[in-house]
Amino acid sequence: MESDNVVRALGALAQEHRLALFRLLVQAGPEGLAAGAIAEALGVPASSLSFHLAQLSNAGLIGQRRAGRSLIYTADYAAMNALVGFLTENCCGGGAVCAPACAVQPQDERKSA
Amino acid sequence: MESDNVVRALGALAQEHRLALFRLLVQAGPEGLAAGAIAEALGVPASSLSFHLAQLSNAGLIGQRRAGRSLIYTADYAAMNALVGFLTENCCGGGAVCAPACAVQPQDERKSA
DNA sequence: TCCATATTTCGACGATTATCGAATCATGGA
DNA sequence: TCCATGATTCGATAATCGTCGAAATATGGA
Repeated sequence: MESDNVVRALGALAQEHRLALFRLLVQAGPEGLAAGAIAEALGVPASSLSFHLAQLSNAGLIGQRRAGRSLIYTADYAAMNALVGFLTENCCGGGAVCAPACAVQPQDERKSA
Repeated sequence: MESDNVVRALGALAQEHRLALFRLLVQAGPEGLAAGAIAEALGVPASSLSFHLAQLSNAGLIGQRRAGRSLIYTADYAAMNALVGFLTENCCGGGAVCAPACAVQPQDERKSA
């Protein structure tokens, strides 16, 4: 992920409603959520939500698929991880000084350890 | 880290110069860099840099200490990790479906494996 | 074909942000 | 004390962003 994309991704997440929206999708998993369901969950008018969805989509953080009349949105986990990786990259110039603080723990045992 | 702080932190990083600045400090390690050195490295006027430093500081992402006439800035690694943790929290609702994608690898062997 | 539902696009508004020169403040040395 | 240096604050300006109602666009069913 390049710097320019990272700025766009961070900008997309740097907004109350969009951050809540993205986390909602992250926690919803690969099945995703319909736009209408999101709007209701967040208490945001449909047109406002659509604007925010477009921002996140434009930043490459979420994907979209159609199911009947509904549009289902899903978090893009690869993009999320690339973003995180970019931030922590070359932490401390490779020195060991702050290594423990730099290391990010994997989530539980989920990775079928 | 609470949602409100996260939005501020993301907003602070969602800007070309500030993202470059933060990464510069992350890579510089605990010793940090003086404001002047940063301004030169980024090619940004002192007053503009000062504005950006204030944004990052206000977001809790960097710290400051004085050394003679210079002000030395350092990345706040704890804040960085809290931010990353917040984004990946409760990934996929705890399900195992996307676990491999959710897990973030620790940096190399630095952690004295 | 016609209608209802799901969602997006348009348009206008106020609010926030980035920029940078000039002025100000703080520190250290002569 | 006086000056030079390092850095921040002030002030004005242009640009971008968030909001939401109304209108437009898709899809599915009768």
